[in-house]
Order: sequence, then structure tokens, then C-alpha cells
Amino acid sequence: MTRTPLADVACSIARATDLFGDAWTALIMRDVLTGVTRFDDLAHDLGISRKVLAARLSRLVEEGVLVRERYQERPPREHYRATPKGEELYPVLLALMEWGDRWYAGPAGPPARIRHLGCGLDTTPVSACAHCGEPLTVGNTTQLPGPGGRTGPGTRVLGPLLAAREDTPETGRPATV
Amino acid sequence: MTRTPLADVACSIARATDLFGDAWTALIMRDVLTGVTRFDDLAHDLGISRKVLAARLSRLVEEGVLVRERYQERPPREHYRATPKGEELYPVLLALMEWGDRWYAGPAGPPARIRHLGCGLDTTPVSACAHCGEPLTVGNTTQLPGPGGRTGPGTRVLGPLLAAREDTPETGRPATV
DNA sequence: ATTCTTAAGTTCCCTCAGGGAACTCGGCTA
DNA sequence: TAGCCGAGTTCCCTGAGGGAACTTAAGAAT
Repeated sequence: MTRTPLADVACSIARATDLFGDAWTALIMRDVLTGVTRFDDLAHDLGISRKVLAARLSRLVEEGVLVRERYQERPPREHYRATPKGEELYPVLLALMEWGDRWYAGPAGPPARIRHLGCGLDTTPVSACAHCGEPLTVGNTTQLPGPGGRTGPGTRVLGPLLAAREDTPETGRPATV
Repeated sequence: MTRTPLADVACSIARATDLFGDAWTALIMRDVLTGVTRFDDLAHDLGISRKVLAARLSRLVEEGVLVRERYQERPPREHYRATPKGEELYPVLLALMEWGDRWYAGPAGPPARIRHLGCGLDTTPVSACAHCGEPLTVGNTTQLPGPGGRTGPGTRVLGPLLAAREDTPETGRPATV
């Protein structure tokens, strides 16, 4: 898996994917955020190889997503907890879960519900505009180069087609978006 | 990578991750949704091995996330477009991007901006409750078993700790959530 | 009419990451 | 003092991914 190259790309999705784009990391974060925080519990719950689990956990600690903490002194035992950076991955998990629910839930319905304690209802998470609160979709958003974007050959930022709309009209190819 | 086992697990995150938990798939979807839809363009833009790109694309088509379509007749040329199922992965990408922006953007700022055409402003996507519109966080939500959840030994659904809160009080271990 | 080029993949070889299971090591506990 | 967690390491083996060359089909160039 090409790790380092991806992290260098000037795209936040690529940077996030470099860490999170791995079959296990999302599930580890799901577990840790829902209270499965010990090595053995994670290994059993996920069915992951202990070797790979150890590697993932130390990478996540290195990245500041998890912290390894002692939770009891005698005998000394450590577990893993999410940092704020780790907790902020929750929206990613919610989005993945929502998508999985919509497209893979059987006739019985989704395997889990998310209850919003604020309003007390079982909720479905939507990706909303921070300003007006409307749902964001492929159709009602456009991607523009940001301040931190590098320009130059081969360094796409995000959405050259849509960025191009700002200055010159596109070619004849159908616009997906 | 253990593919099939994960898809069987009664957890929508696991199901979604089985397809999406791969360093390349997220980036392919980003590209396709932003207008990079042809094989060679994808290969060059991503720097992905052509072999792996072919494998990913055919998997995505198989799953109904993309469709392979002829976009010109002479000479016959095909490209890939997102289906509704594919477009609905957009919130996942937004969440990944937002997280990457927050934690990996340099001093110059994020590499890209998302403009919401509805309100005309550059936006930051938030994961909100569909009922009340409030942001969903680890702290203000709880996970409960859903109708489609399997019960039995070894089949965690999502959040046994939080689910357990409904009936019996927890052990002495600190609750991460 | 032959050669060039482009698009869209395949094929081949090779390395390295992941799976599985056994081993380690410190520190209780019976 | 033998056993038993919890938390990893180590070992071997297979298979997925990288890289680069090859293929096929259909214009376009000369």
C-alpha cells in the first residue's frame, strides 16, 4: 500500500485516506469510540490478526488519533482512547454507516440505530451546510481551489472540472456532477 | 485483505468498509464525482497502477456504484459515471475531507473549498441530525441495536457498551464516549 | 498503404503487507 | 510454583499491489 506518497498529495481526502483508507482502521475507530478499547478485546471483536492490530494501533497513536493509557495499576494494564482528533472521525463513521444502511441493510432494517440525545430520536446523519443547514449533495456543491492548494502540473486539488467552470467552459464531455 | 468476511458482519460500517476501506477507492470516487471519469485520466491523476485501477473499477461497477458507459461512438470510448448509490458516497468524502482539512491543512489553509450553491457560501460540512439539524458528536449520540441486527455470540452490532446502558450498568472501566 | 497515436485494458515479475498461529514476558493468583 | 491473564512479537506463507511492457482496436498522419 502506497502510504507516504498519498500523504504528500495536496488533497485532504488523500491525506485522510492515507490513514483511514484501510479496511481495519475504520472498524478499530468504531470499536474504540464505542467502548472497546483493550488490545485483546479489539483483537477478538474484529477478528483481526494481532500483528496487524498492533501495527494499526501504534500508527493511530503516532498520528495523535488514539492515546495509550494505563487504566489500572495492579496489574498494570493499558488501553486505547480516542483523542479529540480521533473523536472527530465520528462523522466519517456516521457517513459510512448511513451509506451501508441505505444500500446494504436487509429487509429487517439496519443492524444499528443512532439515537441523538439532544432531541431523543433515532436519527439518520446527514451531511449539512454549516451555514444554512441544508443537506450537501454532489449536485448542489462545487469544489474550488483553496488557499493551501498547490498549483502546477500533475497537482490536481479537487475537481478540476468544476474549478474550470469558473473561468472557461468545458469540453463536450458530459459532466458527471 | 480480508474482503468477504467483513461484508458478512452485521455492521453497516463493516459493509461499507469492505468496499470503501481501501486507499484507492475513496480517491477514485472523488475523481469520478468531480469529473475525472476516463481510465487513462484516472490512472494518470491518481498515480495508481493500471492493474489495480482496472480491478477497482470493475468491483465498483459490480457493486452498482459506478456504471461503464460509452461516451463517444467513433472511435468507441467508455468512461465511468457514478450511479445514485455512488453519488451517495459524497457525504463520506466530505467527512474525510473536512477531517483532513481540520488536522492536516498547512498554515496556508485547506487545499480546496466546497461551495454550497444553495446559499452561495464556502461551507464546511457537518454531520447533522436529520430531525433537529444539530451536529452529531460522539458525546451526544448513543448506539442501539437495530431491527436488522443479529444477536448471538461474537456478533457485535455497534456499541455494546452503549447498548448495555439501556439495561444494566457498566463495569468500572472508564467510558470513552 | 503503412505507420503513429490514443484509449483502455492485460500480462508478467517481484516485493512486501496481511493472515494465522505459536511464542514471550511481566505480574498477579490459587 | 504452577497457572493464567493482558499485551504484544515472531515466524512462515500466501496473495495483493507496484511497475513496466504488451495487446487490441480504431482513427489520424504522411
